[in-house]
Amino acid sequence: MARKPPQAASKQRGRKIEDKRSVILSAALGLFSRFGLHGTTVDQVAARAEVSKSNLLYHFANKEELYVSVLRELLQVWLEPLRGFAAEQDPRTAIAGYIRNKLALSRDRPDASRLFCLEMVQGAPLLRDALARELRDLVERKSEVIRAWVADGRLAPVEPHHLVFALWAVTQHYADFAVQVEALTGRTLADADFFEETVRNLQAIVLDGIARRPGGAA
Amino acid sequence: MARKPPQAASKQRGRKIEDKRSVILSAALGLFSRFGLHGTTVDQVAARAEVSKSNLLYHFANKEELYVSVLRELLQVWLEPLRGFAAEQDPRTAIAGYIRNKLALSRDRPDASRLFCLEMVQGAPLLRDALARELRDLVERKSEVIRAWVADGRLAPVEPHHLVFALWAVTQHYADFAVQVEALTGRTLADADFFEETVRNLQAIVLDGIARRPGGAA
DNA sequence: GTCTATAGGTGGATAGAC
DNA sequence: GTCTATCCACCTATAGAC
Repeated sequence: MARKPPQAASKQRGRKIEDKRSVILSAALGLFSRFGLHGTTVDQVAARAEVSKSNLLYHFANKEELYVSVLRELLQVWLEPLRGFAAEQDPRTAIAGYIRNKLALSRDRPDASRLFCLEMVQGAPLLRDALARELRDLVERKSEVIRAWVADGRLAPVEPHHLVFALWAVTQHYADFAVQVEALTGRTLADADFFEETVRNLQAIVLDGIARRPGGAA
Repeated sequence: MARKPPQAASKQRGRKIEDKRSVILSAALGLFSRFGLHGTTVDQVAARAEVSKSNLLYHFANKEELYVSVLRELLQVWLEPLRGFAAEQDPRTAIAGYIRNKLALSRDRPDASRLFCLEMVQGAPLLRDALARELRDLVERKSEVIRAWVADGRLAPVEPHHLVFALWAVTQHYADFAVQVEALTGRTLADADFFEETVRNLQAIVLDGIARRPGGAA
């Protein structure tokens, strides 16, 4: 699996091949994220990457290997923002920053978010192993950080997993359900005002909650 | 479009046909939600519904009509819980109840949530119109309710759209990303303890927020 | 209304020249 | 490494008997 074409002798040649592979990968991401694995044809990917179908199949043994290659890159992008959490930080700052970073990702790489979502909804047959290992380890380490914050009384008593899920869910929503967001608000994250409004609202909801007593602290 | 097979004269016969249609629809929902429109074959749906392929194609003119029929039913299920919101209610109770209802739906009808998600992620080519009409109207009406709560000082100043998105996102996450939730927690909403834990945590996060000052009110 | 058989089209993958 | 031509499996949809 994941066979690479035989490496050429010179570095320049290897470079060119990597360039072509990455052009194909990014064309594939765009299409897979919109139409899914089965809704996309190798022909379409080749056309978008401006290579012939048989040339594409020279660089990637078959369609599924191409798909898995795209997913592999994705997982890294996906995990990145969470790595930031550290117990020394002020939790309020850390979480506010996380929401902003993740929303920026939803704005700048919606394709990545959508493909990840598609794969997950369909049971992640090709990501199960990665989930069980890398993701699980990372989330466990960050859960410890959250538990420490709670123990210090700097955070309300919350199960770390549910907080992580909530943070993921509310931020990805703007990428994965962008069509719905736009249908209902008429705006997208590309609109700088809307982006800031979204950041503020999500930070306020998660950090301070929405319930108020009439006559209480506004 | 949406041609129904010629209605038979007797009521009993019409009843039988509706039964068969609904068996096919529910088989289709299960498969479409897992493998998508293009990842599912008519043969598979027919096998699961225990009818022959050509018989299925007697009741539904073609694969896409079947798919759209499934989606149409879905949208109603989807919209239901939101209808509950009314300005007379106590917002805290209304929102806590909404979270519980929506999570129960994620537990009991994960297929519906997943197919809706799949369709949305892929740009909802077949739901765009419905979104622009029904959903938009409903959300606008409920946004007014939320604005009234804010004006009364019973809710923190929040943009209604973002609150609605956040409520949707955090609750559906447990259906759409169930694989991930299970990989990370080892549990599912079918586990009654986990269900209650999830309800409590999400209600606490959204209603009261998670930020605390050390030494402040726990 | 339900079946069997099959037409007709699509798309993944390979062969083999250059 | 890249191309053209082609094979072959799969799948939707229809034809036509019962």
